[in-house]
This record gives sequence, structure tokens and C-alpha cells, in this order.
Amino acid sequence: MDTIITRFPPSPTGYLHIGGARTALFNWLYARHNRGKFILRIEDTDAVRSTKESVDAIFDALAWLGIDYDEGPYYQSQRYDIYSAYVEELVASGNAYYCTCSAQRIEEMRQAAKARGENPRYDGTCREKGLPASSDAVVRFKTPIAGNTILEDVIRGNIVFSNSEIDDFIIRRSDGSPMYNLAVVVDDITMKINTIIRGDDHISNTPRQILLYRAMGANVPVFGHVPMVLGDDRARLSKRHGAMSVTAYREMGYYPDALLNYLVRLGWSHGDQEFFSKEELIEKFSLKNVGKSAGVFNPEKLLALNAQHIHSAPAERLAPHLLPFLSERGIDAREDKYLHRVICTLKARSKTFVEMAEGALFYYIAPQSYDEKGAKKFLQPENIEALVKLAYALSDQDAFDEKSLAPVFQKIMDETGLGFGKIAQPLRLALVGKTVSPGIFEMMEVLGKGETISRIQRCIAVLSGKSDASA
RNA sequence: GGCCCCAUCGUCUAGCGGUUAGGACGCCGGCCUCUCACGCCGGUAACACGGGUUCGAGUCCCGUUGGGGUCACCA
Repeated sequence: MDTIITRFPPSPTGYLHIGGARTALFNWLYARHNRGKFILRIEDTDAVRSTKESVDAIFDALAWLGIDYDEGPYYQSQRYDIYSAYVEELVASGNAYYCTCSAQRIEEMRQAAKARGENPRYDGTCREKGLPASSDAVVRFKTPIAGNTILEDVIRGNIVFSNSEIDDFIIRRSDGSPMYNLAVVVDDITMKINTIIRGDDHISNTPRQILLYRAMGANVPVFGHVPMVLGDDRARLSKRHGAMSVTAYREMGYYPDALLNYLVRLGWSHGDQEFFSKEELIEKFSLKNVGKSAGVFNPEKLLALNAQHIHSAPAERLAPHLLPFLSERGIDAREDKYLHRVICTLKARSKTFVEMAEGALFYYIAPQSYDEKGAKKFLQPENIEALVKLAYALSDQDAFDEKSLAPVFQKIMDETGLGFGKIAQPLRLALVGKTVSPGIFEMMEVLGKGETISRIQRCIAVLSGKSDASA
């Protein structure tokens, strides 16, 4: 078996969206699984719609996803001379011809066909004229009049197209720039791409491309058309379906591996398995298990999977992703032991990095105020005693982990007759300022003895002041 | 409209002629418990329809219906 060579050819007319990322992922996984090559190619032959910003956004998104490439990025806009050489060869071999029919004529032809209830297609006016090259001539491919072209799709099986359905399509514009089908085929030939995995919206283009491969005397690659991703209304994914750019998910605090995991499972399966690490994906991915029907993008399942990835990843791997969200909130935390411990207490209760960052704030900033409802319930004059006892007991405490802290609490519970909750909730308010937080002991351990006690004392002071004032 | 593709719980899917049709998300109960979560246990819910083929069809064939894609000097 030859080395598998796949590619991802986005056209830079906008951000990398979920569907594009999924196509890139399938190609990347297939190449990685087979120890082959994955090539990135920018299809920017549409000078009007292609932008540099889009190119950068695509690079940025791919890098974040961890989808790397072995070759490229190639830019079609820099390869016009190559396309022209192939086009001229096609003309020389009688497989293509110059056509001077005006756009207006073509349009009339189309309208007429429509009026007759027929399919709009080029009528072949210039097909046998043997016209020479000229500044206003386009080049058309001379499609065989009869016969069939068969697409042997590894995912869908054979699909037969009648050549009579295909008209003499343009392969080079009058300005000399190549059309999509021509550029793609020339690139895939010259880049030695032997496996093409793409969305099934490309199926109807494929016979034209196969015809082009044959006319150029090249081997036809293996094609695999994967089902598309739909919105919740079963329509093709678009902006109106909400956040669809890869970058948007980064901003919402998603973990790239989780997004990859979700995307690949939309259309591919490995038995009942739902959770995959990236390494596992590379190991287990195969085209055999790609389904044929379109799938609806489900943000809730993605969220659940994201939570699961965050829960199971080690703190060291999570930290770099969390940092930007902390700095967004004015905390210039650095990646250190403390951050890792912070993350460990937050992992299980965070579905996204946004949630994790919110939950981590109190570790870096002592509470400036206490949650109103919580204070009303747990920070009353009668709660002061427990906090005071706690502050004293804790200051005698050297070890600050759950095992050594638990007896301290037990002792106070015995002395005061209070239940654990009656001590823990006021303490939680003192430490966090809120009624929601990680477990009391793990939190104290991370915060450390000094910080824990000072926050308790601060709370006692506020409480005393309050009770004095209201007395 | 022509051509092409697709069809299992609401959603993603397993199934590859004989299953009580399985898992996951969601939803609904319960357990655990220092808050919130995590976790655990249980429940809800599907083979689009009609013909064949077969001793036997979710699985094979045909049709219907439904959904999607594509018909540019866009990619």
C-alpha cells in the first residue's frame, strides 16, 4: 500500500466552521492513523471573496484544535501557471476547447432551457470550432457525449452518473484564472493526493473531476464522501444556528479535544464508545465506520462531552487553557503548583473553562463581600462562636489536609453541638463569599493555613461590626 | 424541476437474517452529601410507510413518503 496522502482545502471566505473542522479532522485522523501525510491547501482562486483575515483565522483555529499538517499551506492563487499548463495540454490533446460565447448568450440559453422545462446546460456551440486562444475566451472541458462515469465511493459504494447530465463546463475563465474543478484536480494530482475525504455536497462535482483525471492520464484517487452536519431544523449548518465557528467554542471555554471528540462521533462510531482521547482517535479511526446519513449538531451533547474531558484530564493539561480566562478576569495567575491544585478542586464542577475560571476567582482574591442570601442564613451573630473557635483551633494546626482537619471540626461539633453543615456553611462564606464552592477541606488545604485563618478573622470582624451596629 | 444521496428513541449512534432492539446526550425519579457539582442506581423513548425475498426481516430487493445535496466565468 502506498503512503496515504490526504488534504484539507478550505477556501478562505470566512472563519473555520464546525463542518469544515470536521472534514479536516477526518482527513487528519485518516492520515495519522495510517502514518501517512496530511496537506493543507488554501483555495483562494475566488479573488473577490478570499481574504487574508480568513486565512489567518483558519490557521489559528487549526492550531488550537491541534490539527497539524505535514505539507503546505499551498495557495492556489500562486499556482496559476501550473493550471494553465495543464489546461493547454488538455486543449492540445483535444479534451478541451476555447469558447467565445458571451456570458449574455449563455444566460439566454439558460432561460430558454428553463422555459422549455429542460436543464440549463451549455449547448456546445464552440465545441467543434477549433477556436484559437483569445483574450475573451474561456476554456471548456469536452465532456464525453455518451457513457457513464462511476464514482466508487469508499463510504457509499458505487454511484453512477450519466455523462449526458454533464455539460461542457468551464475550466479556465477568460481572465486566465482556473475554475474550481480544474484547480482541485491539478493540485491533487501534483500533490499526489490519493485519498479524498470531503462532505457529500461534493458528490455531484465528482464525476467532472474523474473525467478530468482521465483526460490528464492520471490515477483517480480514492473518494470518501462523509455526511454533512445539519442544524436542529435539519437544514444545512449556517450562522443562524448559533455559534458555528471553531473560535467561538474556544471563547466559550471549550477544550479542543472535546470538540474533536464530539465532531468525529457525528458520523463515525466505534461500537458504543463515546469518549475518546485524541490518541485513541488516531488509533481507532477508520473510514469503514463512517455512516451515511447526515447528523444534527447537538450543542448539549458537546457540552456534556466537554465536561467529561475536563473532568478526566490532568490539571497540567488543563492549566494552559484556563489561564487566558483568568487573565480576562484580571488575574495574572501563572502556571504553578498552586494553579494545579486549584484546578483539581474545580475540575469535577466545571463544564467549561469559563465556569472553571469563575470558580477559581476566590482562590486569588479574598471575598470583598458576602453573598446576601447566604449571609442572612449563615452569618448571624450565633455563627460567630463557631468561627472564633475554628480560628483558634486552626492556628494550633500544623498539618492542613483533610485527614488532619476533620478531627478539628469534629471537636468543635462536639463542643458546640452544631452539625457539620452549621459550621461548614458559615466557613464557606468566610472563605469564598458565596454558598457554592469546592469541598471545605480541599479548599482549605489549597488556600493554606495563613490565608484560611485571615479570611475567617476578616469575616468575624465584619460580623462583629455588623452585630454592634444593629444592637 | 433534472440528477444524486440519505432514512433505528427528541438528538448522536450500536446492530451487519433469528436481540427482552444496546449505549450516549436530554428529560424524570432516587441514592450519596459540608454547598454546588461529580459519581452511582432506576425510568422515559425508536426500527417512516407499503410491497416483495426468506422458515424468519431493523438488517436483502423494489416502490412511496420525507429530508438533504447539487445544477455559476463560487469553492
